[in-house]
Amino acid sequence: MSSVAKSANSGLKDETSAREKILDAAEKLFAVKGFNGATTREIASEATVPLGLMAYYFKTKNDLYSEVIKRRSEEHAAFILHSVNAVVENAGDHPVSVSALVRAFFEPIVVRALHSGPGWKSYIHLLAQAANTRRKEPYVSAFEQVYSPVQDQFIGFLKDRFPDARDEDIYWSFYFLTSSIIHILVESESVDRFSGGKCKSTDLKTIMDKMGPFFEAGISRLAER
Amino acid sequence: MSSVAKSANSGLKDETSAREKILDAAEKLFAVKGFNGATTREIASEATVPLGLMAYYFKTKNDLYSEVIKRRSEEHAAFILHSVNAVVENAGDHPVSVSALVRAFFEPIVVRALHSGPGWKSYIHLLAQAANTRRKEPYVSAFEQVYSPVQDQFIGFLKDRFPDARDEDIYWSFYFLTSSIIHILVESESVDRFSGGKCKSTDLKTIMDKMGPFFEAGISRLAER
DNA sequence: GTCTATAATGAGATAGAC
DNA sequence: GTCTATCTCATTATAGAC
Repeated sequence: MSSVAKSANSGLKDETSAREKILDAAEKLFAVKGFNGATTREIASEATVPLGLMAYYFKTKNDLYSEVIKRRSEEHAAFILHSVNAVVENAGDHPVSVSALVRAFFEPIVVRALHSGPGWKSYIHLLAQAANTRRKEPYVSAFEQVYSPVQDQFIGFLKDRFPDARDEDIYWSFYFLTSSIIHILVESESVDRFSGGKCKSTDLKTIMDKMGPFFEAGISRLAER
Repeated sequence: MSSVAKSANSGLKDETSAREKILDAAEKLFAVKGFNGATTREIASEATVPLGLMAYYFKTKNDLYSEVIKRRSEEHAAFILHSVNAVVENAGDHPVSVSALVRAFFEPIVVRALHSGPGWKSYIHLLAQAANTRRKEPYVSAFEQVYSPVQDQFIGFLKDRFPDARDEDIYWSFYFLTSSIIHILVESESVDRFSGGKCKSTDLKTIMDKMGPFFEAGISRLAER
């Protein structure tokens, strides 16, 4: 046994700490029902911990929400930065592929959604919820802080790629890209309906493949006029 | 006094009927706070009617929500159909402009948001909320019924325009377009931030101008390979 | 650290006078 | 049709035993 164990419990097989269980349950229920729709009782029940523990670990519901966000957002933002930077570095002196850039921006969260358990899927929903909330709810600003540098860097690369484009056209293009991504991440199933089942909103791998060329074309159109 | 008055009150200057006042207030508060976040008490207060009237006109909160949706969705859907059809008819034998088609799809609600009072702005938010809700909440299906024919017709025109494209590529393209529109309509202010104020999420007129060419290019790229 | 019991509040919905 | 008063229940948060 490790001599640096943080608590008597650490490292045990199935015994996730109560705190983590609450975070997992909250993540899931906030994602499905929204901040107001999910109740602390439900969360405690889903986590199979007594209600009283909620206040012990997280003073209020708002605090709990913030902790849920923090758990994922830093990792996600860092990976986008890494992924996008890799594309630019690989390009060397050649013009960077916009399609690859778009993909690098989208891929980190897709990979997690597909391969890292259900938690990341839930987090994606929280991200989309916050993005579609105009009013400053308690939580929205928590996201902004983390993702702003990522957005700014991506925009910088677009400007480098299209040095003759007007800044505004770069901004609008990026706006169209991110707004599309946001909605796609919630897997609203609209595409399942109007495609008669031929396209599935859960098929993020295909979406990634189509998205690169699609938005490359759009950005190029606005930037190269 | 008119002999065909429906009630003693009808036609008076400032006296909007209590029912309408409730609908207006509900539309506004549901938009800002979501279905769960807005309370019937707040709504009654905003409408300056006593709480008891809520149940008199709308049995339950769910019913109230449905009525709020119905009030706008039919008009909106009908106008999109009309607008898109006009583009196709004007094209005659020439290939229809995809840019114009995209614009015709987006324009009806933008026009209303800009020129028809705050109610339509609120409705837009409800639309976006529902679009970003995966779980079948009480209300989501109310939208689907109304907008499905509109989507199907638009997709039909895209297929006519790109007869050699694979159906899937048309569906993905339309998915990218609608997902972007949805998020843009909520005016999340993200673009205001990352553009340093040069682009405004409320500038729907410019967005419309940029969106046509942008998505025309994207759709063409996927459809013409 | 964990859990039970409960306080304090706010919610949707209703009853019934006017 | 309009309004007041209230029922009933679910909610967040807390107090305090173990």
